[in-house]
Amino acid sequence: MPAKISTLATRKAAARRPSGGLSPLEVEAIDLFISLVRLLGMPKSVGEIYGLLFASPEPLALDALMRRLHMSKGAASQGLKVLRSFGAVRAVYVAGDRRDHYVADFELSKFASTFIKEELQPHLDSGAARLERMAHHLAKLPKAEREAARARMAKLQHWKEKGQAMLPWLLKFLVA
Amino acid sequence: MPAKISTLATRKAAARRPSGGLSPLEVEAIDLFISLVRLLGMPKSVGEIYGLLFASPEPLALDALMRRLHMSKGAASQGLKVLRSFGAVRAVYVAGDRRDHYVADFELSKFASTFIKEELQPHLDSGAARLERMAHHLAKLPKAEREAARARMAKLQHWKEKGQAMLPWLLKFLVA
DNA sequence: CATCCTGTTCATTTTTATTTGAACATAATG
DNA sequence: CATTATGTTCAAATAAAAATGAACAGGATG
Repeated sequence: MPAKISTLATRKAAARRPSGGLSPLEVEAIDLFISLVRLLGMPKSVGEIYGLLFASPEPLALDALMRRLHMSKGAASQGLKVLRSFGAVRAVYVAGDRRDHYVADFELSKFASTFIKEELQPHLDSGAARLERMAHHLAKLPKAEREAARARMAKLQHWKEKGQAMLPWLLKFLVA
Repeated sequence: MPAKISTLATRKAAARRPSGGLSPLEVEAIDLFISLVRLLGMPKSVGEIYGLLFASPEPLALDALMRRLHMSKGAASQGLKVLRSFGAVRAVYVAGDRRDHYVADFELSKFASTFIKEELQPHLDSGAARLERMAHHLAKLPKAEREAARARMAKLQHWKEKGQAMLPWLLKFLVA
């Protein structure tokens, strides 16, 4: 087995947490990203993993995440899967080590655009489909109620258009 | 007890759902708002209530919501509380009826600004506080790691500023 | 003022989301 | 090619969120 290649600094840093403890800086970063992913409706473990990778100067493998975050192998594997799928994290090659090592990708743009495309857009699309069905039901309504209902539907239509107009703009803002 | 005052149309509409069933239009509206509130991390019941009120031509009281949505009194009460707190719903007076009757407020602006102020802003604030703590920890880091850590922190700082810059704009966009 | 009507609160139950851990697949190693 | 290391998947366990319903508070009503 070839010797592990590492800098003096990273060896020292690793040696400082022999039993996988977290530095105060790492704890803060993890907390920060936990609240961010919760805001986006993702499991806490995803935030923990990204937070630790974000704070870590060296790439980390799955077993390091497990050990340092007290997390099962399954959770770490699934969390990494999500983060990969969003482009928030990527694997880097580490010479002489079979394991996959991950680093946090600092460019939020990919993350934001994937999130919008996969999470927000589908909602808007299904909303649009629903509006069409509603227009259809509307026609069959007794005319006493039809007018009031039509006014409400127009409101919904307006909101939908506003949402659709905002997404691309929001995306550009985040990416910039 | 004074006679209930109602229009011919609303009496007819009410008569059409004697056992509290929902029209197809109402079902679509409810589904739409369920997915919206879920997106914002709120319980489904909140979406059900708003959806039904949105679709309903007449104001509805708590017991009507319970009956038509098959929802417990507690859930209806709490859902209305949330909706009131966001300004998404308001009570209207109905002559000769002791119960509180609610209508959906169609102006999303209040809702959006309350949501941003109560849900998003606190996250940004706690994030800012965390950044300060992190800067403090940074100073105590051995200098071998300090530079890499500082670069990461600068990235976070940048994101925070971007987020803070976006909120007011987003708000204006939604309100317009 | 006793009773009824309406709505709120909160301990308990139910439902849903997340995590665990063991079984499995795959690939590297000797 | 047997063994070991690594990572994934998924059924079961656990934790978290939401709904229920009974107890309660307050106000109207007769």
